[in-house]
Amino acid sequence: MARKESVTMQDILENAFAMTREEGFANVTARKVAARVGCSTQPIFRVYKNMEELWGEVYEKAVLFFQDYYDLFPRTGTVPFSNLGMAYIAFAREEKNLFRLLFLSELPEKKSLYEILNGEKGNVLFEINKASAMGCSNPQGMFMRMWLFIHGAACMSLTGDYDLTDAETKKLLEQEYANG
Amino acid sequence: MARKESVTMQDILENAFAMTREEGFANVTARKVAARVGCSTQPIFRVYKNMEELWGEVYEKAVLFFQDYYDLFPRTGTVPFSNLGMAYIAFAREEKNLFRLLFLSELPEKKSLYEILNGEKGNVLFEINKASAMGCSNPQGMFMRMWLFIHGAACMSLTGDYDLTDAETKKLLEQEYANG
DNA sequence: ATATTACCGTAACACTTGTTATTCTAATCT
DNA sequence: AGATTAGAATAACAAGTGTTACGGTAATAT
Repeated sequence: MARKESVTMQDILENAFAMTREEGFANVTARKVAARVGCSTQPIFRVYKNMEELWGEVYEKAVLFFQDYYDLFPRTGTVPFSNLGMAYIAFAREEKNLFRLLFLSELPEKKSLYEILNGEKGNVLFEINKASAMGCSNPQGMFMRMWLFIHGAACMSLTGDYDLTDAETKKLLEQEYANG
Repeated sequence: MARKESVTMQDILENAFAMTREEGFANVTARKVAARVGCSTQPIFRVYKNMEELWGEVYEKAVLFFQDYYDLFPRTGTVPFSNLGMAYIAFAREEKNLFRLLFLSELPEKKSLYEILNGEKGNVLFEINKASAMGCSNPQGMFMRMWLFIHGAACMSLTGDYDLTDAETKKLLEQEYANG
C-alpha cells in the first residue's frame, strides 16, 4: 500500500547533532544535513515541521549528552563541586561547539545553567548537601563562588586564552574550596 | 573636476560599530549598514576593499572602546585586580554584544584576552605590581585565580544566569582576594 | 500482477548574503 | 556655461538560506 521510509528521524537527528559537535550549531542547515545523511532536503521536512523544530531537538540532545558526559566522568575530585567542575571544564575543552550552544547561546528555548547542571538527578543539590555534611557553613554561597570560578575556566578554554589539564583543574578547585 | 564625497569612512565605521553594540556583530551586513547610513552599498566598497576589512576595523574600534571604558570606570576597588574586574564585569553586563565580540568570538584576527586587558598602558602589569607591593607572594598566580573568577562572572551575566551589581561585584572580589 | 499511496528527488520560489557592472549625478576646472 | 570625472544609486550575479510544489518510485494490499 505504501512505500517504506529510507531516511529515519534518527538518521536526521543524529547527523544534525554530530554536525553541531564537529562544525557548530550554525552549520546545521537543511541542505548540509541532507548532504551528510545522503538524501534530499525532503525527508527532513517530512519528519520535522521546520528547521526550528529540528534545532530544538538538537538542543535537547545536547542537554542529554552533557548530562551523560557528567555521569560517565571519572570521580577523582576530593572536595564538593570538584567533580562537577572538572567535568564541566573538560566538556568545554573537548566539546567546544556543544558548550557554546548549551551555556553561551541566546536561544529562546535555552535552559538556565542551573537547570542543565542539576538535571534529573539533582547533581548540584547533591554536591551542596555534601558540602553541608562536610561542615561548610554556607554551601549555597560556596557553590556560587566555586561556580563563577569553574565557569570562568571553562569559557577561557573556549577561546584558547587559558587551557587547563584535568590535573591542574583538580588542584585549582581543591585550593579554591579550601580558601572558602 | 570631480564630485565631493557625501558618505565618509567615519559615517560607515561609526554606524557599523553602533550596530555591533546594539544588534550584534552578525548583523553588520553591507545592506544593513548602508540602510542605517542612508546610502546604497556602493560607498562602503569605495572606502573598504570588502566587508572583511570593515569588520576588522569594527573589531579594532571595539578594542579601543573597551580600553576607554576601563580608563573612565570609577576606581572604587580596594584590592589589586578589583578595579579591572569590576570594569570587566560591568562591561559584560552593559555591552553584551561588544563583550561577545572581544572575549568570546573566534575571529582569526582576535587578540588574546591578556593583550586587550593589558593594553598600551600595562593595566594588568600595574595591578600585578600593586599586589606585589601589598605583600602578595605570588602575584601572577593571584591574577590568574582572580581572573578565572572575574571572567566567570562576566560570562555568566551574558546569558542572564547570574547578574551582579557593581556593589556585589566589589564585595565578591575583595573576599576573593583576601582568600588567596 | 496490479493498483494504491507514502516517500523522496528535482526543481523552484522568495529571501538574504557579498560583490560588481552600469548608469546617472553633481562638483569642479576650464 | 560646459566638459570632465569621481561618487553614488540601481540593478544584477552568484551563492546561500528555509520552504514548498510536483512528479517519479517503490513497497504493500488486493
